[in-house]
Amino acid sequence: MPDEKLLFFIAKNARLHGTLSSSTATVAEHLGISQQSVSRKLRELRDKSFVELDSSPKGINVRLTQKGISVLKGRYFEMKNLFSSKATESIAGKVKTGIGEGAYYVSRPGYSKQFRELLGFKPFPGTLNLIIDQAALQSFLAGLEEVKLRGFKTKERSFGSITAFRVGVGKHRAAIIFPERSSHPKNEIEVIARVSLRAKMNLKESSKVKVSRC
Amino acid sequence: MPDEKLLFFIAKNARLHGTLSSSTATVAEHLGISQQSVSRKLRELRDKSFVELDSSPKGINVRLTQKGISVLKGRYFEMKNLFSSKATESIAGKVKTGIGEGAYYVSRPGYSKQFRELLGFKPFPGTLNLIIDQAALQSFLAGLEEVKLRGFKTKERSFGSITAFRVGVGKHRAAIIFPERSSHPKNEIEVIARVSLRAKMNLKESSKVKVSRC
DNA sequence: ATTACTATAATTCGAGTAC
DNA sequence: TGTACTCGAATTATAGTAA
Repeated sequence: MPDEKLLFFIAKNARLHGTLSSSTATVAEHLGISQQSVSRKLRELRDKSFVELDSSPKGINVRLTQKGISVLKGRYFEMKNLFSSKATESIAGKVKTGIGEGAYYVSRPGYSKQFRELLGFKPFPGTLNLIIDQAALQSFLAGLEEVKLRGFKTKERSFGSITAFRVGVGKHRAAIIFPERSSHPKNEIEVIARVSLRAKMNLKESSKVKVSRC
Repeated sequence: MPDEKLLFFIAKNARLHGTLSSSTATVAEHLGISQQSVSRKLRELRDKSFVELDSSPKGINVRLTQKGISVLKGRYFEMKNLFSSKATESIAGKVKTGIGEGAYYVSRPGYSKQFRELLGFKPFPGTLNLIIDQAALQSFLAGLEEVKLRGFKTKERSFGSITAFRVGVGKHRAAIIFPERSSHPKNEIEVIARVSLRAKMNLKESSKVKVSRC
């Protein structure tokens, strides 16, 4: 089986039905292998009818064949089956009034820019803490994309990376966040949103909250 | 980067959060590589924290770590982006009354068992032919799983393989079929269902039909 | 600029086998 | 039975270049 990394690279850059016009050296740079290897691997893909390839001293033009698309699609649906087949659509949690250490954390400038870019909102400086059944949480998160926020350092201290998952709470777009070094027990999650969910949804200790895919 | 094929095999067989109890020889057989290679690759995955591995003279127990799940998820969402982000939800076609060569084809026993198993219905012995815009069809099909029906031989002749896509037409489950050697022009598709769509939906030459994801 | 050939280097694989 | 080590074989990558 020819190189699937390269096949996938072509798919991403030629947009499935288009043509990738480039050079073997450029592709090589992106993949972190040599120009010669790209040249050879492309010819292998061509020989096995996964791509159509025009190469000349001016560069290369590559497009996926139906067979090439088919191979990638097969992989995609295998993975889809793994990640989203039995993923739950929503989970229920119970509000836990915490000391709100998240407030300070979440409003650090090093994070807030990333929140805006990656989640699409500037979070309200405070977190909603929920108690959630562990197993349910696991199968809920299984179907959600991981969003990684990089850690950073200030003069005073360093902040670890954060893993986030886009969700919906009521009508609000929100995110579950897992700071790299969280002090929370495993059945407790932190939720952030553009507004104070606690205030907007009139939540109190032990209120039930539904968290859904987004 | 350690072997992703093996990582994916573990994910499929350990079900993302479970444990795969097996032997290196068994896994090797499934992947078509040697026992020694599986042993080595597993230790590589363990060394890079993609899996937890217990091995003993009794066999192996492997489970994905969070990092391992994360890697696969990353791949999945990259592919999802490729295949389903801009895939269209439905397309419109115009009925073309054909000679109905599909009727005979579709009702051959060699296919009909496969239709039942893979599509979930025994097709009505006739096809609905639609004229469809080529580009729209392409982006519609991009998001749909390919279902492959094997070809077969009878004493008289041989029948080629068929590629099918599960769709919905009106309230009916249906499928677009592409026989391996189709005589149709590229902008014409054949649709099958459990019933006669033409009769049930009262379709005539040039009637408009909406075909949607299913 | 390019692609891609040739020859060598680096890596990966697996047969034999110890435990 | 197992896993996993050693080491030669097979494969894969790339530096140097021709075209």
